[in-house]
Amino acid sequence: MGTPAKPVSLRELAAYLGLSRSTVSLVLNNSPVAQGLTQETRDRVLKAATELHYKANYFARMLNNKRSHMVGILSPDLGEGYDAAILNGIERLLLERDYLYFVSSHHWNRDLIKQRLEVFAERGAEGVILVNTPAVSVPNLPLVSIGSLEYDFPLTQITLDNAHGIRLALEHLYALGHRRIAFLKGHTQSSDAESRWAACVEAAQGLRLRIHKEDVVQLKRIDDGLDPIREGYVAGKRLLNASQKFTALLAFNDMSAIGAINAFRDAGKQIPEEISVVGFDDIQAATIVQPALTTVRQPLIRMGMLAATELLAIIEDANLQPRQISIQPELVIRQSSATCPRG
Amino acid sequence: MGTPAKPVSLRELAAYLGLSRSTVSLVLNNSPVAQGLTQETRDRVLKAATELHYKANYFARMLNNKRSHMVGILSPDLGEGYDAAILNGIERLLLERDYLYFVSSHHWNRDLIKQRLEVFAERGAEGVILVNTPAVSVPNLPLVSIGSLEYDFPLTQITLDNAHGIRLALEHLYALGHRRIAFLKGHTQSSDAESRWAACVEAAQGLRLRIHKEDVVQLKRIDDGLDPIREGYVAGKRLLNASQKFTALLAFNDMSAIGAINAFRDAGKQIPEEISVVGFDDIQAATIVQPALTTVRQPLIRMGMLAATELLAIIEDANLQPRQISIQPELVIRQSSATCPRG
DNA sequence: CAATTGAATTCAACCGGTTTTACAACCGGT
DNA sequence: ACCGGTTGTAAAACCGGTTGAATTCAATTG
Repeated sequence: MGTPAKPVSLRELAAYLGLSRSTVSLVLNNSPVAQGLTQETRDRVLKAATELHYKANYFARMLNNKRSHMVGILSPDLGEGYDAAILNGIERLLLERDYLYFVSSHHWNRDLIKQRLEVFAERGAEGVILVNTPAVSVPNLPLVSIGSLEYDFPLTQITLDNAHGIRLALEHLYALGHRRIAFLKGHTQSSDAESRWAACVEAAQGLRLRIHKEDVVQLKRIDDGLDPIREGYVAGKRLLNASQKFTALLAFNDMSAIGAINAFRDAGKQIPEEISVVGFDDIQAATIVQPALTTVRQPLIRMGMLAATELLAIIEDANLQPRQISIQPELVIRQSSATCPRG
Repeated sequence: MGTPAKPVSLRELAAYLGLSRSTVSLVLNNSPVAQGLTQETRDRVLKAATELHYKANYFARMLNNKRSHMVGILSPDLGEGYDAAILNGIERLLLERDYLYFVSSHHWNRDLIKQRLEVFAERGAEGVILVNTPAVSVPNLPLVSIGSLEYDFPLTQITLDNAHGIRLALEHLYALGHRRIAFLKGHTQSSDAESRWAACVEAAQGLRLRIHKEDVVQLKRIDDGLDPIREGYVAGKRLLNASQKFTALLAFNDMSAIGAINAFRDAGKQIPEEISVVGFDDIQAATIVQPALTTVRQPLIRMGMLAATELLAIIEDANLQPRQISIQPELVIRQSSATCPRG
């Protein structure tokens, strides 16, 4: 069963109908010109097309620069919950709107990013969503970004309001009585590192909290960044070595928070009784770790859907102005934060 | 800066060189015919091509049924660590071999699977990797599967040796003194459910262990299967209600194991002191949960790479015979399993 | 010196559609 | 009988390449 035959071409369909290729094409594309045809002819064409399972060849159609219904997605990694969740959101919307997409992860390799963008364009992508991906502009290829990176050309950006998220987290810890709070800064490559750190400084100022230099540690990329938990673990250790005075930790993200929790536990500290820990992102692992992680939730699926929506809007209306869209995170309070032991 | 211009065509390049389109095309494709051309001409063409940034139009080229260097990937979900890890492996290999890929997740929707396969084919995918995805054959589209689903047509399959994995897990528990072992069966939709369960029965027989009916619970899909941990939690609760006699649990996978651990803990049971729990898959969360999960490791990245390798081999040599490739899992012993309290 | 050969390149058809323009046939009006 | 205006369909050019057959021109040969 099943015909191994190759699909019928327009030529064959036309021959079968005893009509010219043009006539058939016009009808099938519902062209205004086809309005001048007999109703009967049109019906015959439509009927035969479905009967013979005619499908216009995608590539032939693309030659006359038609719409490809195709976008690209670039992301640093697949596999951490973060990117997967965003991808999920993007995909959900694209499916709805009948778009297909390429994905590629670049592991922070600039050349690869550039190359992929070109390949995407060459293969007919009508636009690209950059997930935490630095990039330069490409002619005739609309871009939409997710994340806090800065670009030296205008594009629509979906950014999380990091300042707001950090403020929520810090105010939460403050309300619990914590006055000496440690911080885990993101690595310099990470798009949100700078913005979140700035927010920390500002929010601390607002609360009249002093940030002690020995309470701040920057994450260090370990073997290609494949193990962010371990990065957090190492940073947690360093923190304990440098200072024992803090009663709470605001980590750069959930992964590093989890690592730090492990480090603290290994050092005999009780979480949250002795040290409260707050993460950022709310990835799935945040609910799995013990104690479950208090964290700032990024609505990743929504952000993905929003990015896709924006990209399609730009694709459909080329002279739409780029805009900045800020997403408000929310604080999810779980078990890793508690009142200050010295409170 | 940056030319907003559209790319140069072969026609333009030929005109610039004062040569015919054919000559230029022959040279650029390194056709054997081009060997008959002057070295000088060939050099001129090559030089001009790079200078003018000439790139053959992808769609035009595809029209003459050339290779698309494109494959599709179908997977139930993105976002659980499982699929992401496989995707990672696939991507790693495809990048190496200079292939691009479409992804689509189908959430077990049969119609969507069929539709996506057709769309992939239509868009020039040279093959598709099915990750735990049931499917019917599509004319002229090589398929390779990962997982234990059965297909009613021949195709190359990468399957985990579930029997071996289950045996390892069960023997481990047996060696720890456990004689009354509970089981979490996967839902019927899941490709590995049947095969793993059969392996459980067989392995138990081999060890002369009796499986008590009340010690077996089947996972139930909850709200579209988006929360497999919760599914495990519910199943764990049901298990405790039905039976209190088991001292160990062999779960269908890590997610359900984590859920069950939570259920047991909520019921006041100590893990692993009172109940040992063993999972299956070794996803990232297995290292995060407390206690860290003893589990059967699927070498997911390797399986992804292997599937891609096989698919490309078939693509490159159409009359390669489909084959069955069985991957051996290994047991990863962590903290969730311990000697039997009644031992 | 015409004919043969061979090297270097070009012609022209084709891939499978889309779209602009052309063309018969028919109509009524004068 | 002649003209202008539909109406229904087809021819032809085009999108941007690829490729087998054909051409040109010069050097070699009978």
